[in-house]
Amino acid sequence: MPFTIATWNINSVRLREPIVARLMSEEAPDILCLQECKCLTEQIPVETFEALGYRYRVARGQKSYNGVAILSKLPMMDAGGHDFAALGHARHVAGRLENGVTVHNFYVPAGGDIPDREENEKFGQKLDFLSEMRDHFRWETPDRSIMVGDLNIAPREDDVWNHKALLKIVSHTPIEIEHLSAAQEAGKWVDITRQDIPEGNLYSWWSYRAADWNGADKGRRLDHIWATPDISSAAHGSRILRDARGWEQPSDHVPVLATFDL
DNA sequence: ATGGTAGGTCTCCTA
Repeated sequence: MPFTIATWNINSVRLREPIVARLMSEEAPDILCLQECKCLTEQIPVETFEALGYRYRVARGQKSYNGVAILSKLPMMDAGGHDFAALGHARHVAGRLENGVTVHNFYVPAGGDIPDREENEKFGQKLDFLSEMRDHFRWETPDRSIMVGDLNIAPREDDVWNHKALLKIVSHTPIEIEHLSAAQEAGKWVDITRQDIPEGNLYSWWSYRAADWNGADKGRRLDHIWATPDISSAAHGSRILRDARGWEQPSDHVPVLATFDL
């Protein structure tokens, strides 16, 4: 049975309840993974989402910061959440579908502005978080699994608007990309978005600070959908909803979608 | 090289 999964850093699920509902109405992904909900679990406006058919959810919330949720039209069980790097942050939650597929939803730390763990504690925490992701997937090789989220790293040269200009900018430094690759290789994860769209520049985030995000187009692909090899060949039809960056009171991230025939 | 915007909260932190 084919199903579509979407991931979206929503930057306050309460403020952006109307555009979450818009995505649910217009695109109707079977599963919607949100990051940066920025509220306690019980403050997520679930009534609106339930009325649109999203009756199942697993979430890890936190006051003001972080927070991840998986909203699903398909029955889904809570498959846990892990505090990677022991930060005490709500940055991971997992759900299991009736077809045995496990869905991981991650919000990797942004890492601050200075790409040096001596000068900037947050950068070290980001690298440590990625190392623990690697260890987690090395310890138990995942199968029939999909991993999505705001990974806060644009790994490829064509995942940023200017590769050379961003080499020392957090989100595109070689050491971050090495750490992300190690986590990807440990789980044998396939980058589904790039499997479907192998060529050309792709972005899922444009800064709020740009005067003209669309015209300048200084984007980065920070949001990802990965899958294990046993189901990666079932994936097709990946899309990045660039238009959502222009919706009313937008997030700085846009939804990334993929369909799986399983 | 710099500063630009946004959200949550309670005076500034994080992105």
